[in-house]
Amino acid sequence: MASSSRRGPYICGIDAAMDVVSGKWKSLILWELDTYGTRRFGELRRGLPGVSEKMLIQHLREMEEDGLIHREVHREVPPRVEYSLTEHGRSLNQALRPLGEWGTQRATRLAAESAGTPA
Amino acid sequence: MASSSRRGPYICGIDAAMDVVSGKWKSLILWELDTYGTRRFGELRRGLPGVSEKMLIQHLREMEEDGLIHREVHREVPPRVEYSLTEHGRSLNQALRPLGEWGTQRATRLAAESAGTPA
DNA sequence: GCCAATACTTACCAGAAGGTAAGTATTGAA
DNA sequence: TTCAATACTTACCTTCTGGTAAGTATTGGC
Repeated sequence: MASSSRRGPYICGIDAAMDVVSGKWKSLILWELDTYGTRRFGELRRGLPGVSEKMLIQHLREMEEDGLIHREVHREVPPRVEYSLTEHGRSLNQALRPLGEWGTQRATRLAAESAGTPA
Repeated sequence: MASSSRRGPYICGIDAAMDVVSGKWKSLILWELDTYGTRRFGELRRGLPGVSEKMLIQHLREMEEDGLIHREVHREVPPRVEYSLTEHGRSLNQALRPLGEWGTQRATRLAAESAGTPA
């Protein structure tokens, strides 16, 4: 999405926000960086069980291009690269909070329902 | 997604909310129904320029199954089917509002940037 | 008998998203 | 000389998402 079809003309604000946040791991990356402040590539990989290296950098690159995260390279051997949220990334996280709470309530409700109706 | 892989174990609230809202037209359907209260199938189709009939009912069915919308059939000829938001749908819309505002600001910023850097 | 209107339904297809696994580059330590 | 550690990079493949276009069902009007 990043360099290709994004930033297209948006129909509404949700549309514009989704363009930036859609991607299997992006909201989790946002959450990780918000929680830890700064994380190395390998730390993120270990923090997101199941993510492939390919998708992880692809998402990180897109989010950097979208101004959500900052990438800092320390020229050492072995290399060290640190990722952190920009101001835009932090504000996006704030904007996602109510949605996250809604989702948590939904998950709670689903759990209660499936507890009431066991398989 | 609806009857198949959804309602899976969620990693976080965002995850659970995204599961319900991801789909090319879902947030727009939410918006239409929130704006008009009640809409017929054909009205929704005309209100979402570019949507295919297949995706429209597919999304409507999934959202109904997820408890976001209510479907009411009037047994007439030609048939009349009316869709509206449930309480859950309305609360989801509320939860999406900050994200929509964030997206609107982002779109505004992008427009300003591209105006400052013309092709 | 045929067509119009409405709300779907189906089969088929293209493109996007994401996974797997192997390879690259650098340099200090063993 | 070979290996370890880190952060990617690449080729290839599978799965998912969404689009196109045609078909179905019902009944009143012409």
